[in-house]
Amino acid sequence: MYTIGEVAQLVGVSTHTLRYYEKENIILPDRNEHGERKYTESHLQWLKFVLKLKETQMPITKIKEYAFLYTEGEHTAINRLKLLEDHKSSIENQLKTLKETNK
Amino acid sequence: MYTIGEVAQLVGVSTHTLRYYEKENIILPDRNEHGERKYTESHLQWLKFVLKLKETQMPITKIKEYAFLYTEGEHTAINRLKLLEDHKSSIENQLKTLKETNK
DNA sequence: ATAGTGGTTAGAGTAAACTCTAAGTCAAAC
DNA sequence: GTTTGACTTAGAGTTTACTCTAACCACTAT
Repeated sequence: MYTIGEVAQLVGVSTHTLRYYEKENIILPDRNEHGERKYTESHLQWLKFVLKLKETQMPITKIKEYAFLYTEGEHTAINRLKLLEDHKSSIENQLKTLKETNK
Repeated sequence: MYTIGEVAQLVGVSTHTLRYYEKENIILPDRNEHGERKYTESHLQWLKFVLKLKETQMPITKIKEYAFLYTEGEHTAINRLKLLEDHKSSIENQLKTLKETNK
């Protein structure tokens, strides 16, 4: 179990951002008896995944969609895959456009 | 020779945007005796190129750099190519990250 | 007892890239 | 003779994804 400060340090984001992600329903940690956020190992993995998606310039709205589907369970796996595939296509198209422009 | 309104229609941007691009030194049209903007065929080609770069999510600052180099002449060709290549790499890296994440 | 970390709400600030409005002028076209 | 489209400066508004400050409370450790 990690506190908000620990998670912030571990992954290199601010506590502000973590609270913001919670507000945006992207990462919803547990709370302890004092109402303090507690992040499990799985929250941490999920956060790292989210940050990877961010690195690929996936907009937060898309990430939120993905997060929502994820909370919905296994039966959304196909939809989630589609989201990733669509994003991949959009990046590939950018590359294609650039290569054409570059001629 | 095209007026600002004609260019806007032809390429699908607003006159606001064209004036903004001018302010940002991205596209500098000629002026007629009345001080009105006049875009030549080459301005139009250049604008289309800029919009292609935009499609690939190249930030305006990079596009401005490219535009500046372009006005500098042929001897900047290598620099310009590098700018495009760097951008290409960054897109390719996004794709790579996504593919790794997607595992 | 005070520093440090955690919590809250509410709201201001930032950067990018526009996007638009205001308020006024001027010339061409119908 | 008025509508249309051009011009100007100056500044406000929009979206995204944070980023930070204020102001105040609670708990733990030194």
